Amino acid sequence: MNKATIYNVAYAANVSLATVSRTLNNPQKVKPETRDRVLRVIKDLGYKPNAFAKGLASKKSTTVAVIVPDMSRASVAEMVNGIAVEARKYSYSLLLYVLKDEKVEELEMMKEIVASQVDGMLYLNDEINEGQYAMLNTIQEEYKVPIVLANTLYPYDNKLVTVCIDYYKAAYEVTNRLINEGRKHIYLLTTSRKYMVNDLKEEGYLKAIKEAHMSPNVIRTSGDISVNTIHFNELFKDGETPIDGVIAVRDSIAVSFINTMIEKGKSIPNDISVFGFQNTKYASLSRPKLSCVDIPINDIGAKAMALLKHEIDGEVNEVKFNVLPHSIITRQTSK
Amino acid sequence: MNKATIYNVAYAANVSLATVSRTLNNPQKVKPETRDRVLRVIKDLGYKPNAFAKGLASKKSTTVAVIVPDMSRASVAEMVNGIAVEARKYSYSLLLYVLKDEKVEELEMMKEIVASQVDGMLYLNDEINEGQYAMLNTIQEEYKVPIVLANTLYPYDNKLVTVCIDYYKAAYEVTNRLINEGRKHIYLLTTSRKYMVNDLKEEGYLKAIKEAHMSPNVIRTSGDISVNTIHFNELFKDGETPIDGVIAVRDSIAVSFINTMIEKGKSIPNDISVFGFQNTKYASLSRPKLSCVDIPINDIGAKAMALLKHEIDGEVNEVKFNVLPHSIITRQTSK
DNA sequence: CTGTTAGCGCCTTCAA
DNA sequence: TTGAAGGCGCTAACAG
Repeated sequence: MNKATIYNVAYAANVSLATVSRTLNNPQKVKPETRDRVLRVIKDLGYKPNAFAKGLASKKSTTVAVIVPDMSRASVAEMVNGIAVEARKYSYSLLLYVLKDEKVEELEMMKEIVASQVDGMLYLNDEINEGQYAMLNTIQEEYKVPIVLANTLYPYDNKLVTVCIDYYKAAYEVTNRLINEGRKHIYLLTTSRKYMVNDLKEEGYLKAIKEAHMSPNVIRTSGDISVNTIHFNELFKDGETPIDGVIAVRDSIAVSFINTMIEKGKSIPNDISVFGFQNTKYASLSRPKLSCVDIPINDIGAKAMALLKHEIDGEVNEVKFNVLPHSIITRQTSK
Repeated sequence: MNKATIYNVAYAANVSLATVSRTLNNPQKVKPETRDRVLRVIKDLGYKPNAFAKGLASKKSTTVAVIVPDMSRASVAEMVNGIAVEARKYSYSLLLYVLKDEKVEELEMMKEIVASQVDGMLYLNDEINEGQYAMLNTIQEEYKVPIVLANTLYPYDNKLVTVCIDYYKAAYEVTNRLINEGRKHIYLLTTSRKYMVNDLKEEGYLKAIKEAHMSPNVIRTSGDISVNTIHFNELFKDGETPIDGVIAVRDSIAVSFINTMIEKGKSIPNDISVFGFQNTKYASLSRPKLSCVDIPINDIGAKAMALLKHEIDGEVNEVKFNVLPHSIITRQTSK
């Protein structure tokens, strides 16, 4: 039975409930002997403080909300892993909210989350527009609950603490890799749905292309494999379209493209050099193995959680934009 | 500000706080007129009940714990999606616990979870041994908190409600597919680490093999791509080992195997017919596309959540073992 | 160093 | 149909 309350412990240890509370929350304020005695009783009775009572009295929950668009995206899941490990360090619990298939207004949902008394929020979402950003900021100001954005960003403002990598730079670099390989017809495969991070990748790509006096080729397609496969098949139907370099905004899109082209008789990377973005398991499982930009997605999650903890503790993070280092991994789809 | 409490609402609506509480929890016990008035005030003030106070007073949290081994496994993430969508239907929140890299004893952790006052627990783990099963059962009995196992099972007892598919049967069926294709040297690629579900797959495989008077070939390898690739390379080094059929307990292992063999010059499915297990994105992204057993992983999550809700509501689920239907998907790696 | 005493915000009888 | 009152289990001053 979990019936053991602080009163039972107090009684059995022959102290007041205040002392029990202290040995748990401010041990240094309790005489070692009594502390040990109380601790023994706590163990004997298997006492665990009731989280509700504790939260109600202290106005703190040691719980943070993790808001994700869709758990089944590899990058999201991996980030959650990072968050979980870091959260454990501070004994924080995670309240998970999956936006997928959600019809409730996001603002309403955020308010609900606030009412659940979380100490802070982690917002993991590739896309964030002006309205959402403003909404999140309002929530943060109004309810005094710190919010940290992980692997997403809104480049036009910097009120919310953000952790991500420099997508613009990464795309710029990887495009230059292809240019330096001697590729002349470099394509960017991006999503038709708008994502801020993908827009940044596009800008980086365009910059490198422009600097090389080449002409840009941006293809917007679906993240759904079956859909984009059809799309690629149509676009490169004749096999005559000049194309010798590709950067995809996601590994899965890159792999899907590779499969399509190889089936059309192209050789990778001889005919076409391909780079993905993220370094997911898809990259290692493709044949040939995918070269890609490696994003420290686990670390992004951990860092975001660490910064949130910082804010919760009342220490302001002066630096709002936290950029983690990326790297480019050369495997078998590039030279 | 989220300062609006039930008192503010009561005052503004000119009723007692009891009435406010009722219009929220037992609307039918309140006269329509007052109810509407209260509701309007609630909306005006943006009042949301404090979850702690509510939980403390009612001893219910409308929160369930979701315990996962590792978020980055595609099947786990997908199941969580299913759980989340179903949970929303009942307005339940999810408290997420990731066991990965956890050094705390599991029993201690479970007790902590209980102390967090969840109404129930969802345990998603491929592996569960006798000790764990007994532990979970103890927790359930001792603390009266219902537990449901999702996509895992302990076949020697049936005290805990369980949702999964019939792995034994699925493996049996898929092995027979290969036998009917005329394959003579059929291998099972399974994990070296012990998983109950994989043991069942192995049994199903062995049964079919025995019935066909063939000799079994079970290879135990790592789930890690780089490791099992090396392993496969060694095992089939000469390319002479007779092998013309393969069943892998995970899609990723199947894809890794396919890549290795194709690089050795084998033709899939002409030389070797391959089946995976799960139907993850890996299956669609492999070349050729992987044939596999489709497991309704999303549904398993949803069903588990639904059953848990049932138990929380005090209704006993008479059927402890809930088997969801699987199917076999023929793509390009089999005939 | 320890005990006493108010609450925290809400639910739930019990009366009215 | 509504209100009054007593907790739920714990924290945090304030005394002692």
